[in-house]
Amino acid sequence: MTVGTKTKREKLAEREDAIVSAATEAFLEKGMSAAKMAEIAASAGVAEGTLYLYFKNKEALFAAVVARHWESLTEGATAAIAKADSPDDQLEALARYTLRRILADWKLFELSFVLHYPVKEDGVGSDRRGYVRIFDQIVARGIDRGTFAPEADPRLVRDLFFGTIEYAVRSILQTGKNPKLEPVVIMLLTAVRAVLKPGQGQARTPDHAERIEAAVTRLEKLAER
Amino acid sequence: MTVGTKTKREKLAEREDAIVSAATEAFLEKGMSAAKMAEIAASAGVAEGTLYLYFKNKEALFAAVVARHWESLTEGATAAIAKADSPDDQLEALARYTLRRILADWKLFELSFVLHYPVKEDGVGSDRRGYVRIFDQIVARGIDRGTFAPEADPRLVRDLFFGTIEYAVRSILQTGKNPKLEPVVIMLLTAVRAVLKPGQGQARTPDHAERIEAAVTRLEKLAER
DNA sequence: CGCGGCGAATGAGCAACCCTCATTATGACT
DNA sequence: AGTCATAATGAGGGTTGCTCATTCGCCGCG
Repeated sequence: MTVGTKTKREKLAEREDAIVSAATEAFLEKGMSAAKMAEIAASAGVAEGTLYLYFKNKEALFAAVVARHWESLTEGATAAIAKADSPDDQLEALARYTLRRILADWKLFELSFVLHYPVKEDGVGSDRRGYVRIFDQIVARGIDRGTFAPEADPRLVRDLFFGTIEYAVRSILQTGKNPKLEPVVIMLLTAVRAVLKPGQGQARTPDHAERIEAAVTRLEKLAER
Repeated sequence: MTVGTKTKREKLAEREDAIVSAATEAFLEKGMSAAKMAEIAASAGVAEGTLYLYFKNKEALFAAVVARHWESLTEGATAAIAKADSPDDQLEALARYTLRRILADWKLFELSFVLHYPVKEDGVGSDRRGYVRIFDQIVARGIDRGTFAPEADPRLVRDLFFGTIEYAVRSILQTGKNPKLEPVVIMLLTAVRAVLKPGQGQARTPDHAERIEAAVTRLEKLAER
């Protein structure tokens, strides 16, 4: 095999890539159910049956499209936070990047929920794994450094972080206005810091009312049984 | 028309209800694409063609299922916050209710995103409208009363609120553990308050009396039963 | 009581589409 | 050139959403 010639492996990979690309386009334009396998095949320059050599069925092809998107997202985010140094700055960079990126590729992002059927560990949702890990690492580092409170549960804060971003993007797209990301970033960071740094800045001296309420809540639970 | 006899209108409404109920069951069990119109028809006790007299197509039927779910959610939330008095407590009640309810009906909730295709004002997403309005009203009242800072943008905080809840539920379901809602509520309220009461530190003193009174009132109500 | 009229309901049939599989093409290695 | 394993093909099968000509059920009127 000479240089310039494609090996068998490369050819197969190339083909798979062409299929996924064609599928991405089709799914973006028409959505999961309206996109036709015949069209995708034609657009990728292969026969319909060939699709099924690379992907078990339409759903698997769809999953591949979504997976590729998440990989790209994870890659970009890793690069985006590399410039920042402190966990605080990294969090901000991640917020900004995620917001911008999800806004840009919203349709693709939304598609990734269509599959979402079985809430399984290794299901489609596992595509996010890599992305979410970035956040977890930042928080872990912050706790190590003493920037964040060690009693903070990273998984909870993670939900705050990504949930807010997704919903904010949805809102932005619905109002249709020119997107204003900065207010979202500011609010998000305010919220995240309030949770990650309790007792700081907000100087939360033990709050009498909170403690009494908590006591009452305990009583209420007791009474319910 | 006598009592006990069904009028024509009532019969039609009843039939529509039966169809939607059958459809809900089918969609829950099998998902949007795997659920078959023939099954739904049989389960509802009508012919297949009849479905199309009530709903234009499968998607419209699906949308009706989702809409009904959101109506029920909105109803329940309205009742849940009615007991609370201060905006702070209402927010807490809404958080707790939403969390519990979405957790309970997660499949149905998730289904409501399958449709989500066109990000339109009047699309399927408009089902949430009523629900979201509840939140907005609470915040508006809080701003009126001076409990919340007037410069807060309710729409942003809304995304924080519901986004966090949805993602938290997703996490809870993925870990599969016994659901611990309380930590989520606490974090959520911490975050929301940090945003709604900027720079307020612990100067929440004026609130203490009110909150203690409310807590005691709850106990009193409890004791009455 | 019979009858005509009208909206509601039916279900066989059509068209669309995913997927299979028997057949053919490809190209690496003797 | 011949052989063989692997990749690719696309016509056909089976399923399913949806339509439409037909039938049903109810009501008022003569």
